[in-house]
Amino acid sequence: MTAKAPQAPRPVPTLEDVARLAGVSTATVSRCLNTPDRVVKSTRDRVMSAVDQLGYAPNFGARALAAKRTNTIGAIIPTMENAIFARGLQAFQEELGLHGMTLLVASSSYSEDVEREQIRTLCARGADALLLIGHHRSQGTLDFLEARSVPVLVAWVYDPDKPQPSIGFDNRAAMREMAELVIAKGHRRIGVISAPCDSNDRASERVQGIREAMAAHGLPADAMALHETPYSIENGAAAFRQVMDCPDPPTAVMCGNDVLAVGALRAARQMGLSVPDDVSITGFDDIELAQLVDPPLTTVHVPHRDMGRMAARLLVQQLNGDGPMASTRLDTYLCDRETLGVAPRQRRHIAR
Amino acid sequence: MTAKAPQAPRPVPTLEDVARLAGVSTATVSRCLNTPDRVVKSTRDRVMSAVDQLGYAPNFGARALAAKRTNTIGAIIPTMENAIFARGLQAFQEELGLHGMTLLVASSSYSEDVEREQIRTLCARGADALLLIGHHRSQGTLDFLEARSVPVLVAWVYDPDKPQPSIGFDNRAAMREMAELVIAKGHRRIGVISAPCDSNDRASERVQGIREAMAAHGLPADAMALHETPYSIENGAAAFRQVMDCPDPPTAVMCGNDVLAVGALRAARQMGLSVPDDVSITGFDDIELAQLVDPPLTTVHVPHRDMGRMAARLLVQQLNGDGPMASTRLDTYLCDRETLGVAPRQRRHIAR
DNA sequence: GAGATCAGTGTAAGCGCTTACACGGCATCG
DNA sequence: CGATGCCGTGTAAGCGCTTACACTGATCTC
Repeated sequence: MTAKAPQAPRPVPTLEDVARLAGVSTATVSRCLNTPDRVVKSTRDRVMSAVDQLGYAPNFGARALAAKRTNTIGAIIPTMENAIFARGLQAFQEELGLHGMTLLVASSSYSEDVEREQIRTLCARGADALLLIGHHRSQGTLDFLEARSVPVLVAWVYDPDKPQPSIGFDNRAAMREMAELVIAKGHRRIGVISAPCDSNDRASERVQGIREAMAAHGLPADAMALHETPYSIENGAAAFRQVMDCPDPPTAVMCGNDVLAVGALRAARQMGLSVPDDVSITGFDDIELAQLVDPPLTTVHVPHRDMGRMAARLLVQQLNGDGPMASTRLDTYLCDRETLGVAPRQRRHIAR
Repeated sequence: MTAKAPQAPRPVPTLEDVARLAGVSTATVSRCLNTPDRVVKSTRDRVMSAVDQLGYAPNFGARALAAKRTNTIGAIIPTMENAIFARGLQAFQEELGLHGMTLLVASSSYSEDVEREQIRTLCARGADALLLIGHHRSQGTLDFLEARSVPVLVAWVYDPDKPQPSIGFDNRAAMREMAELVIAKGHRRIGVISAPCDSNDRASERVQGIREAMAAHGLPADAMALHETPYSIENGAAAFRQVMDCPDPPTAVMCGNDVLAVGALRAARQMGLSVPDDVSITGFDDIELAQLVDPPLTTVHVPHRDMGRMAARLLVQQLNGDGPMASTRLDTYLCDRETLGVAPRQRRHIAR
């Protein structure tokens, strides 16, 4: 019974439709939407009710085209799969929202090429600024960014020496601290499971941190058994089996992040190894999962939420013209839970 | 030493710049980008090298404005926080990518109002179609959608009777099946921890499924202790404590999803209850976490990836003009792992 | 060999919006 | 009371792109 045109392919309403219905010019409608206080209330009310009546929503593309600003910030993270970036991004988005900005997220699958494409896409979509993870990036990409002069903030790392501002933490120092603790517990042969280090500066810095700690304690470089594998629980489990499959297996396995560590933990259980009695395992990130596994994971806590929030603030400031962004360093700390124990007697050595 | 203008605020290159540099018209450049085979190779090469040289990326807004198509599909999910929607969305995105489409994601925080806003935003950004979760939606929103005549596909539910096409599974039947199993194991007092049921048809359907199973077995309605709380591990734990805090606590607690169930599991352990010996716990979704907790969670497996993939296909077909989308039903199945056991003797009753 | 056809390219009209500028009306001021 | 300024609004010029249409030669057809 509703009065409805049978096949009305009613085109989406435009500013002009609203203007006509409200009996004003398009300029006035535009002002009602963007700077309401420059329009007298009576007019504004008329316009707004026309907007509602028509179900009008401004065309974003047209708006961006005319205004040369989108109030949109793009972020490209390596992956959405595991929760590593979720919390930080969530906080980032929340803070952006507070300032009337929108977030556009893309993921690069840890691929440099995909990332370059995503950067182009986000720029094409008019992102006013970009949040990227890590510094590793081809010269071509950097040139592109510079050519378009898009403000870029690099997150999840802190390196004040790079030309681009960054917000994050010192991956190397954080992992070194963990390695110090591992060594202090008596471990001498250390397995390391990391994401592939080339094109991932966070991964390589973390491994480097372990190397430094070992060197500082006079441990030979070959006391470290390094396996690289993409972040996933499955991969972590597989890598753990490989790391342990040798005549003289490590007594502690340090993982480049919690996802790998949880995989290692699971593999250890399946192999009948007790953690931390037979082997110690450490993670990095302190994602929610770290507390849920049994035993709870010893890991490095990263202030993801703070990082996201501050990243948003830096970017917003920059866009408001408050000068360039300054690299900012956040602190991490060790979460010494239950997967790191003192090194077991070196049974095999004794048995020989 | 690099020859670089000192303060060159070089504006971003446009189609026209490319055309000028390549010595052709803007139409030709546009064609090179969109329909390369309609341009002779020699011209095309010239244009493409101009594109590279300038670091040109087409302005998406302008393109959408002129072409009236964005090759973008919008999706609004209730939350990105927990992994419930991640896997399905990932598959959705992958499949869309195969067809040259881009995904734009927004999250509504389970709020109807926020969702309405996000719908407007995505439409404004020119989404060619929308993927929404669940059918519950205000009339105003439905009107808006109809006014703009955006194709909408509803996911995570299956209900062929609704006007809008859906792809998903029968939440009620799936949960009923689980409840049947719980009852078959001898449980008579059943706790239920669900997300708030109003404005969440998946949650309410699942609860309804339990009711049906109980009724079918002659269990009185008050044998079910229902607690509603937003999805989170913490909330699941808190709700579990409440559900169990009564003179005659349930012997099984069925949770509306795995996140709540994991929380319940943790609370149970903290309370010194053994699962499933003292109390059984079930989940829903079969997210990765379900297998990681100890003991592994008995839950309902949902084919998230299939759902995402098929959703993308349906949408792409529709956009290619292959007729309207047909509601599609996917199957779920029980994952009877280790948190569901036979009902313990009803100690309190005996003790009385 | 004249006319039809077609491939490759250019011309130009918008797409829906913002905003500089112009304009009229009204309060303010010396 | 005329000059001044401001406020609320309208006019119209683009923003960067796509695409219908027009045009030009070359190729074909009979």
